[in-house]
Amino acid sequence: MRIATWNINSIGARLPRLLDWLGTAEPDVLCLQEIKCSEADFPADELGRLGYESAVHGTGRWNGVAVLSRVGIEGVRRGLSGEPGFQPEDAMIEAVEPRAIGVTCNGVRLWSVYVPNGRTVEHAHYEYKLRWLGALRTTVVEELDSARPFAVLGDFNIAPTDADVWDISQFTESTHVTAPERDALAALREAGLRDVYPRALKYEVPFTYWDYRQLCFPKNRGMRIDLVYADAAFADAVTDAFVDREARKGTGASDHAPVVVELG
DNA sequence: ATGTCGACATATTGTCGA
Repeated sequence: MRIATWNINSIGARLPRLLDWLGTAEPDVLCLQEIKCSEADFPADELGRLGYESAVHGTGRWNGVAVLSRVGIEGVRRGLSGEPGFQPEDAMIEAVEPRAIGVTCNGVRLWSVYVPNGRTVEHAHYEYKLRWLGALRTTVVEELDSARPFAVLGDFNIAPTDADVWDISQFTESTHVTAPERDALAALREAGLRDVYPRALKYEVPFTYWDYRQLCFPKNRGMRIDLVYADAAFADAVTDAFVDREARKGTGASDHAPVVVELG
């Protein structure tokens, strides 16, 4: 069983490349993030013609997650237990955003997640990110069940170690590398999950994200922030894992590359 | 040069988010 995760940065803008990638990579399950569309606008029919069912949690302009599967989808859950919302400065109330969807595909329990970015360590979005990660841990603890393999896949917006960014000296005042963010990952590991570390295919570190700006991809100024956090049953079944950096090449690419995991 | 993208309202350019 082949399971992948990909921050697609708008499924509308990326649909031709997504259809092409599905045809060549042939994942059984694909977790998507930043679909940037509502469930009503999701291209379920075109994906269905390739044999994929869809489960979608999206509202429109920002965020949005989904799972595609050609091995069935059941037990769909939209949102985390106790999931916090975000309140922009000009808004009257905080709103819960579409950032997590849970599904069961062929007996494997999966969550596709898009962790809040955090923006800057001083920003309210950073506190939101940490609270959101707390709700993710709560949900993981609730759902962990030794009877079925389990994994959380997606854009965590956290580099687990200093080696997971292209130059740590460039991140002294930045989010994505702070101790509280990494503590949240450690809490997931303490709950029983492991970081499934992929092969890079090129260069040493398997970066998954390169900013569109400043020629970051050609210079390999990347970050490993798209992660597969799996329980023992899932992790022990992994026979291969890699970052498909080919999908980051050329015009019309997402700024993230897919992570592909093979289960034996 | 925050140098690239994507979505969308304020709409053929500006704004926000990443």
